[in-house]
Amino acid sequence: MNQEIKRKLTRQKLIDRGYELINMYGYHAVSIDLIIKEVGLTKGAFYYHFKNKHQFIAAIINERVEKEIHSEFIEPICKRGNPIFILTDLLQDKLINDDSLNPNLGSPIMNLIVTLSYERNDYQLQAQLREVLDNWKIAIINLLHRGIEDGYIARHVNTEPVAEFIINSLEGVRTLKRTTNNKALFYNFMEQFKNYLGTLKPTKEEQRHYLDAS
Amino acid sequence: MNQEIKRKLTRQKLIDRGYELINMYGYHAVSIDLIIKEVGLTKGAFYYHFKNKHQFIAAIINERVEKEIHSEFIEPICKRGNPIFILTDLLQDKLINDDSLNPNLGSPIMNLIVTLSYERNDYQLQAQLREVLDNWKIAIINLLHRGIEDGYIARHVNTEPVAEFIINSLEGVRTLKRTTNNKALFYNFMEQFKNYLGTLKPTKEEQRHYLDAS
DNA sequence: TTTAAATCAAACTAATCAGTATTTTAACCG
DNA sequence: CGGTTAAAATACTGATTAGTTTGATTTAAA
Repeated sequence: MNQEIKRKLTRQKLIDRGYELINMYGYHAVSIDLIIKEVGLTKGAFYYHFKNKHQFIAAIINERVEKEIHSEFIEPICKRGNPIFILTDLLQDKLINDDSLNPNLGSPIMNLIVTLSYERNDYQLQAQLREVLDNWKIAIINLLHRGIEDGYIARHVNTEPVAEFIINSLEGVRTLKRTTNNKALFYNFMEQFKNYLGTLKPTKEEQRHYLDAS
Repeated sequence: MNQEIKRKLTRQKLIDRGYELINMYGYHAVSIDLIIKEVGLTKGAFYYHFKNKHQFIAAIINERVEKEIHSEFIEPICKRGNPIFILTDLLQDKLINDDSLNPNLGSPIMNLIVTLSYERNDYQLQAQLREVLDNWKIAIINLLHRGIEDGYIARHVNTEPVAEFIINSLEGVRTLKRTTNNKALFYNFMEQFKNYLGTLKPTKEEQRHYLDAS
């Protein structure tokens, strides 16, 4: 096999399995020894690809977490349409229908925020996670702005706080799901989430105004 | 000093400082050596009071976390009045005015959920945390039921999902606050939280009906 | 074909971990 | 006072940790 391909494959195996394990047990509970044992490699391989554990987790955030958030939560809302339907459909998919999002592992971002923060005065990893969250937030803000343009969302809506609130509550329920197998937690969440999104609708008057203009 | 008082004091010192440290760095990042160093004790003292680290954290949940949730979030809402005002006032206090709730340490419950779960097939600690959360939920449900009786909350409101949603979003924003010093995160949260609580209000019709009856 | 670099293996280090065994100190009671 | 016991100190264990060193192949380029 081509050397470059082989190198990238080895590196990817370490990142993928490391990400899974850290998501399950948390950063400090997962040793490098465990990761290399699981992928059938040795210390030499690990420390050839990564300077240390800190840089390893930085790579995981950059190369896995960011892409996962992008494909799971950003890409699906980068379209036109009624933001209220787009958002409820997405969460319905992720929380109720889809099993690809393992419901008992909580939220990868939350898991990292909690197990990494305040570690060795290191704010770099925190900042990386904040950046992923901010990109997500911006995508929701843009969705809402398109929704305002198209008359689905009231003009007075403060888009940034709304975007933050959506992320807060979603990441909150995913994390709390770790304590229970009760699927009702997600069903109940969807119910209230829809109620909340209802507050973003334009008034009857505003809707009429929009229809007149178009 | 009385012997029994001294014993309880030592035990309490270990629990208090241990709780603080685990809240800051997480369960696995805090060693027993660190805790005893911080409180000026030795291994002998620690293992006299606690059988092992697992039982130590169980004691922390039972004796500190539960009491903290009770005094901070349950006791203040065990009263009559408009639940919408009671809840917004409480969160305004905890998130904006009060500094006793260290805003950069996130939520103690979330911190424990994430750093403890999936540990040694041990579901006991998870169950303990779930119990604390359930007690909190019940307190909110009761508050809402009193609010329905008194005409502050619409009769059709599904109290359990609402209570869960309040906890989800609050614990979510507290945890995400760990990534940033930006106080706006809490301000924005309060804004949207009030909007959400607005969905619980009775309709004009319902209100009139209540006033007629009383 | 030679040479240097890339990729990994294996064995190691020093530090740290949870937990134990033993001893010392201090408080209490007669 | 002296003896008893509870509370804590001390010194240790074996396992595990992140990280290092050294060396063996393999590959790509000259």
